[in-house]
Amino acid sequence: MNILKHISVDCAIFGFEGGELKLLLIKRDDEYIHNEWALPGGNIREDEGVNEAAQRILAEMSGVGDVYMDQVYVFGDPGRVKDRIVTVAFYALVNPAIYKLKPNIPGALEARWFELDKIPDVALDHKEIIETSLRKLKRRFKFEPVGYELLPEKFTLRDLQNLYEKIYGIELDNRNFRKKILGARLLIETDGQQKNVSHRPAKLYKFDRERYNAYKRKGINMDILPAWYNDF
Amino acid sequence: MNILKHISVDCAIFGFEGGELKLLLIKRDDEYIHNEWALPGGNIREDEGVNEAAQRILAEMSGVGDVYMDQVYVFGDPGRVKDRIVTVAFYALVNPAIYKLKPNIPGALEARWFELDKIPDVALDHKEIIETSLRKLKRRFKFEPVGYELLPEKFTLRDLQNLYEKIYGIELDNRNFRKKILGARLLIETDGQQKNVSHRPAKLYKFDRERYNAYKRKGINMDILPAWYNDF
DNA sequence: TCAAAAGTGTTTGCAATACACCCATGC
DNA sequence: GCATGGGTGTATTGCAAACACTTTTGA
Repeated sequence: MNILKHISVDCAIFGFEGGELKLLLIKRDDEYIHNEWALPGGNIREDEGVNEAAQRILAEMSGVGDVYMDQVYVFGDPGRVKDRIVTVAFYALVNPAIYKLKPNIPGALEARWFELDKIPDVALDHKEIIETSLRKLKRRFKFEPVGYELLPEKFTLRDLQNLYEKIYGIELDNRNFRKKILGARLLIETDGQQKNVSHRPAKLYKFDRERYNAYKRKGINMDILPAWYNDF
Repeated sequence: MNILKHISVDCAIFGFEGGELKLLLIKRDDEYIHNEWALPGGNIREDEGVNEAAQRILAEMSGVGDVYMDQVYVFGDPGRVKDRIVTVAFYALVNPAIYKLKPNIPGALEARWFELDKIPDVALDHKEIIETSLRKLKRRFKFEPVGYELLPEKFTLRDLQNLYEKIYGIELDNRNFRKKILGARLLIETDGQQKNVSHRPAKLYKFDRERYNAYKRKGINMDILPAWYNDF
């Protein structure tokens, strides 16, 4: 199957593991990138959509599909790559515990999760793509509760709070945080508990996807519009 | 100069005129569209960036460049057009009074501003592109004061309120609206007044672009994050 | 019994909302 | 003088923010 010349997709894949927000990078060695860390990416086939191409590429590396992905931006200046290539950037949210890296990815020497403040130099304009993706991720989290994409099925409120704190690099008041999260009624209390912790074990929660879907379009209170206006 | 095969740009151009929010459509007759209303669009040249291509195409129709434009989304499913073409959609905000339509645009039989609730059937998947663009426009206005792109240099507070009301299709309380707008200190009172109105003439204001640029990254109050967090 | 994190309520202040009347002008 | 939209102020209320102690468990 032919590919579309002059277009590619690149994916900023975020994961949350060990209390840290991480980004997946690949050490690539191909026509454009020589033994450098870079975002996973690739070409679009003639018979697949742009979004599907991104899903496929992610699946080829992690072995799993149906992942939360979102378009970030199109980078298309001439000169961004040796040949003239316009790339559509995506970001994806995955739980690294589930989405294990595949070994022996063709064209990739190595794959690794990097903590956000330890990202090495990357190829081409991928630094800019990463920064733009992170900005978009922050915005997303500001306006929509997507945290569960990054967490295991069951998690504690502290896990969720840590996630927010890592994404924004700030500390949150845990009373207010719990009030808001529980007040949104997006979590379902399970009968599980933390195990093997040397302190009071936390309750485990899971996301209420149904209620989440209802919330999806809610939007947030703004200066100009009345808060009840949610038609987005 | 060669063009990039398999990629195009399409522009949803919004204007505000006569108290109505309008969209510019072109009656196109070319390889893909036969005598149908459609968004202005075209190919990307090898030596120009994607964003520049969008600016150029807009300039070719209106004769004016340096317009507020923003990427909306990439539409790239196979089958959206006869051949395999991925299109990058943009929206632009222009003041129709300034950006006059050019006659005799190559490949375009006619160009016209349509009120949003009177948009005719459009070619290909342009209906979807228009809807997505409008959604993005609404979001933009919710979080950033870009109204002045659509208004003349000097305007009344009522003009601005009308603009918001048209975009969202709701009515706003004028006392609260004025309080917020003036409170944001984004407007500079000029010494001009409305003329020839058979009622108390309104003061004319202009935007304070400098202060606006400072506000640009402010972001809005959110549920999870403290309101003072603005690092976007 | 100590360490460590989980869990919990109240007060305060600000900002969004709702609401109604006088003002300036043209005709 | 009247019709028309411009322009203004206040009271209420709900929510975000700040804040500290008790509870539960493992070691």
